[in-house]
Amino acid sequence: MTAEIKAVARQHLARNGAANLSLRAVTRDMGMVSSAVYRYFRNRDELLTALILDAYNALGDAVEAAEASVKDRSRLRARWRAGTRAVREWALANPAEYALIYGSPVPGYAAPKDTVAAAARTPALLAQILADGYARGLLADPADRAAASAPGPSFHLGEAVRADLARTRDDLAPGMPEELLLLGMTGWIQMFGAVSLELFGQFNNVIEARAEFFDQQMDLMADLAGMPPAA
Amino acid sequence: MTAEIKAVARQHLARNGAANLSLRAVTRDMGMVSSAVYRYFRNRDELLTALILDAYNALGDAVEAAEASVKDRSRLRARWRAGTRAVREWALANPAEYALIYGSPVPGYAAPKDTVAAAARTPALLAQILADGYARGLLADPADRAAASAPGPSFHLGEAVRADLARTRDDLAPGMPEELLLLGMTGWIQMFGAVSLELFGQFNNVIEARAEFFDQQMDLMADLAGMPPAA
DNA sequence: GCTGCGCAAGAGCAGTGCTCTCGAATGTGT
DNA sequence: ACACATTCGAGAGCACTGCTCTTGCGCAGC
Repeated sequence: MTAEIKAVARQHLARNGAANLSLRAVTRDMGMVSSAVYRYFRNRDELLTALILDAYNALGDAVEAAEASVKDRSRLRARWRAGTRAVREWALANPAEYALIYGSPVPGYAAPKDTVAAAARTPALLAQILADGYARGLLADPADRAAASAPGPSFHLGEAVRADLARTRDDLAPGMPEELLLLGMTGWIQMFGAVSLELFGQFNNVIEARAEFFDQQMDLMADLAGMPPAA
Repeated sequence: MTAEIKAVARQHLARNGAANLSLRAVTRDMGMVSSAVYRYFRNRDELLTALILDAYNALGDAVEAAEASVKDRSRLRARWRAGTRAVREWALANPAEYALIYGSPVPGYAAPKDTVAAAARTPALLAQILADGYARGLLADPADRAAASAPGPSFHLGEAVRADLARTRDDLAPGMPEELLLLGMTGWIQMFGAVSLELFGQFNNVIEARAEFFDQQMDLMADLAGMPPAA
């Protein structure tokens, strides 16, 4: 029952956006009366929270499946590209749900615990690619690269940021250098920035070759992390 | 009169968010009756559009002022940092207005012409910093850097993206190499990605030293564009 | 003094989230 | 088999929303 409500709500979401999601309209579509929905969801926010959780998990599923489809696990760049592309493609296919999770939150809304775990799936996977590459010896420690003045950025990390990175590293991918995790976060930010700006209309009249542009940006992030060129 | 309505609406916006902005509540605060507001705005969307336009211009003003405060125009990195910091600080000071312009748009809403011009102010300024640096001989053509295998990314630009970049370059900063503009856009995306993720709660429990982290990311973008280190 | 006009007030319509009560169905224990 | 409890949807109703339409007040120009 709750599943059917959510399914109809998702259709309305895609058509009218989160702001205009009406419980009455949803129940009307199901041949029910509006008050019946309160048996299953305490209020509208609770329905939205359920949809948010589902959206995070749908995105996580799509990204993990795409990344896992790269059989040769040593092809880091292919894994990176598959994962990041999957994010963009899922977002384009489900713009309302993407907006729900990465758009402006309602003020006063606090995400429940289980949503943060679901939300972490996508960035965790990206970090995992880099951590795995490092463990396999395919990626150098960026700090060493900088010391050898090889191509790459220099790092002036403050202590507070280094502590944040260390804590996240221990959660996500123990053993990974902090600087490498930082470059992963840079790629994560770039990816969501690019998808959000595209989806929210900021690329209009500027970038038209959007898929190509996105791939180029993600390649640049792979360069930055020191991934070897694609075979 | 329209100015007073917008001012009260901005307060409500900050308190309740765009989704819950109520014309009746605004007019009630002004001691008016709800129907009176329709003399000044055709409907709620038109009020929101006016607020959006104001927000873009307020952000543009803040960023331009901050960047212009760097007197020595040859200090590219200082200009870059001042401009990008101003974006983040304006966003933190005006989260609801930031969400209004860079958050999820209402489906079916098409931005009027004058808003796109206002929206372009901030990215145009960032591009201007790079274009000016190139004109002053402080920034190399990234394609030349790559050819000389100096630190920096490699470029595999497709024709369609190159055409987009060329068109934007001619609009914004004639004479600038396309690859340099591309790096500027990378920084632009990174900046709005970082601000949006922070403001929309995705950094919770991950990055706590947010100002420092943001500066570090923006420095990394400056490195990428080949800006000389700060004095 | 009369006439327009700008402006706000008020009533009213259709829609919303949400609460409460009531009645019908569906088990469950004896 | 009967009485009970629980579950669930229906319906009415409250306070709120955006928006329209009509009415009437007050101030300018002729």
